[in-house]
Amino acid sequence: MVFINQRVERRFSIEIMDIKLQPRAATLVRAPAFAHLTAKTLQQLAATATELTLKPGGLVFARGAPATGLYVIATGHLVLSMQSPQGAEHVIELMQPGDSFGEAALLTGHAHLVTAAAVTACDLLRIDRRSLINAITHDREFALNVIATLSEQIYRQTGALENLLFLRASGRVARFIFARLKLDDTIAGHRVALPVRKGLIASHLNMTQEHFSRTLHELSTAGLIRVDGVMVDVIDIEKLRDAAGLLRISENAGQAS
Amino acid sequence: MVFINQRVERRFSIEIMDIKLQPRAATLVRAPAFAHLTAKTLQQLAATATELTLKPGGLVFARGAPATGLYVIATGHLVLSMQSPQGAEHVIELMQPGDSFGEAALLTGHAHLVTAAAVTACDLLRIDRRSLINAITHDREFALNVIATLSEQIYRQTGALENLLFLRASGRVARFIFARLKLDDTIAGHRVALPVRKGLIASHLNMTQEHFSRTLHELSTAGLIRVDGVMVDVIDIEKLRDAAGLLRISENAGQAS
DNA sequence: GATGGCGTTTGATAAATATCAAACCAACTC
DNA sequence: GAGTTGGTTTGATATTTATCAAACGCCATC
Repeated sequence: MVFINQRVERRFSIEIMDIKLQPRAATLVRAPAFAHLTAKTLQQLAATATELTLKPGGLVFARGAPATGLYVIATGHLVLSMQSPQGAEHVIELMQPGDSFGEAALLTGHAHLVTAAAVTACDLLRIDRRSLINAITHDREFALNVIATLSEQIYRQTGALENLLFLRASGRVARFIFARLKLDDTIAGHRVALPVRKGLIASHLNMTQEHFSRTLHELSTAGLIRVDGVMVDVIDIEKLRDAAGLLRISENAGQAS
Repeated sequence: MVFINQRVERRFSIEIMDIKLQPRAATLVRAPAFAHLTAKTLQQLAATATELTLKPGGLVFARGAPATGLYVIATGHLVLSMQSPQGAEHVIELMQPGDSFGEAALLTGHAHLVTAAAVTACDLLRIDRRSLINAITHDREFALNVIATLSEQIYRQTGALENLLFLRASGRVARFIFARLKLDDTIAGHRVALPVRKGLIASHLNMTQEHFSRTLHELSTAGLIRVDGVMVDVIDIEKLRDAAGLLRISENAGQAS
């Protein structure tokens, strides 16, 4: 946890300069949907945006709630999750600063399918429907931008499906670590910090917390990684890539217990 | 198979009148993305569209191919699928007349993630990138329309995730049948025709053909449905809804074998 | 009417994953 | 420092699903 906070702190401070200039706009440009906007559109959107601060566990919206806005994360971690009637909770997405969410429900006018909740303390920006539609209809470039972002989201979502469909637990875990590797190059070497508590990650990877724990252990004894609390060191990146690719690590490595 | 063909035939003949007037435009309006367009935009798009005829098994595009167009199905069934390096094939989506596909890759400029192949003989309409972008930039209404359609797709895709995450095999099968029920009300009562061969459906529901077969049998002996070849009669729609909801039918019904 | 191919079903078995229960551990509180 | 709490690990076991192999059935073709 200590490490995570350090990392967030550092990132944040880097951008302090921008934030000083135009705090909200600076948050917006970090989101792909708003990345390449003209200064004018950006300022307009930033002006109509409202700020939102959440405590850990705080709710942005719950499943079934009518969609009223689009959210961009300034700081903190959130999860989008669904829960079954039995109460089982599944994390659909882990979200970081710069990520945006709520677009799909907002633009279709449907109720939210997922629940958005803060894991850590969060600062969000909220853009309401009218401002968004207004920007879309008045800025041709922005419209294309939104279309690109939505398409990108579909594309990524389809890619994510691949994980669930083709990979078994060890592969999903390997791929998760691998994906983090690229993001986390701020930390020297091949060291990755798990962004939230393991139970949530397990849920995101569609397995139980126990199974996640065992799989992590399995990857350790196979020599691919070393785990120490929330820190994961990648020992053999090639093997990890293979495992993430599609190789069954059980074929060439000792099993747990 | 006989029944499916009859059904397609019938649908088709109903629309013969429109098709006589503006064959391509008539195909387009059946796709949600183009549903509420002005006649002008519609005609322009239809004019630039090219027609495509496929034999069963024919390929529209393969995974990895650069995206060059958006496709709308006039007649026939297609599947979007992915295959793992091991050769295992997973059906991502079963597609019918009126469905469109290829948007996401086209609009992001990425290579296709999925392979699109005809299951039956198919007629498609293809709209190239330039025409599409052109229509988007020149018709504000159309841009909003595309945004809505993409959002809708994200929304549906998220909903589909729910199936994979929360439901076990019997639930997924039940839900599949249930979903078909609404579409197939052309056939009297609660009778549903499986749209393609069972192996493909099994793959779409992320299970083996064998398991699908057993699950169908299980639902039969539990009195929820009756299966006869490609026809499925829903006997107890309430129980089916429960099973599709989240109930484990193994709790209150005899097991197979 | 036999032959062959494809899709489907059935059976036996193995593998992957979940569940339940308990121990563990580190951080925090009193 | 003892106790508590929430998250994690470990172990034993059950359930779900896949795999492999064979039989089956339906059509189409010869």
